[in-house]
Amino acid sequence: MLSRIGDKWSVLVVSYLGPGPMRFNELKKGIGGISQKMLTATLRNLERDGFVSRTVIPTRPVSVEYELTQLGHCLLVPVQALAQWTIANIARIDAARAAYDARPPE
Amino acid sequence: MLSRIGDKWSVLVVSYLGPGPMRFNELKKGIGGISQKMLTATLRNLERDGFVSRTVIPTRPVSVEYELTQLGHCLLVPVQALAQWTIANIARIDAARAAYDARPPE
DNA sequence: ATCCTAGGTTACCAACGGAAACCACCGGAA
DNA sequence: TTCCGGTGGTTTCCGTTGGTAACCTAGGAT
Repeated sequence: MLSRIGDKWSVLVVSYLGPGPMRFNELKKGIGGISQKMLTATLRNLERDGFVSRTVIPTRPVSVEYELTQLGHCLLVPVQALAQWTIANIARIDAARAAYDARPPE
Repeated sequence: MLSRIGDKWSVLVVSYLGPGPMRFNELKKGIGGISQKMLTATLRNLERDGFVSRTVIPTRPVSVEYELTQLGHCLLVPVQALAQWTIANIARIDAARAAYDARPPE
């Protein structure tokens, strides 16, 4: 169960959808490191678990909008806490990592 | 960067180490679904990133104790928030999943 | 007719993770 | 002595996952 929530792409997608609905290619461009395949798979799973809703909009080239559901917004709270913690502590992690890598290889 | 924190085993290990130090096999038994290989790898990475400390205790069969560092305890806060959210909302996720799976295959 | 864009799906392949075997150390039992 | 058990790992093999890139569908513009 934690495996779905602990999935790195899911966390990122939920974070990106926090401010408001986004289209498929917006997400893809915004997240940056994700492959199209994984983005579709991640969105399918998030939809299945009730975190996001998928809406097909009949524009000229059909566009698809993804949006957090109520449950998704609710999940966003702890997820953003984690994301903000990470941002606030990257420097400390990098420092620890550098110290670890630089220590004598016993 | 989120990839290390978003890793499901890391989240679990940090949660288990929350209350206090644990030995290798205690962790393995407690977590339950983890392979020995992944537990060692996860602990190495957590140690490298400064979240846990590794202490070899010279008992009769040498035992190894893992403990959260100050940074690890700090990370524990948002991680536990996420874990508790999950526990509190498993039912809703399961319901959404059942509804998704049961819906007409269009 | 052909191309382009949006959103996917598929084929192929490299890398990751799990299971289980093996290893090193040490003390005690046979 | 030799064997066994219990620590904390490492290695080998193999199945699954994820990335890359090509292809697909449908509508509009050129």
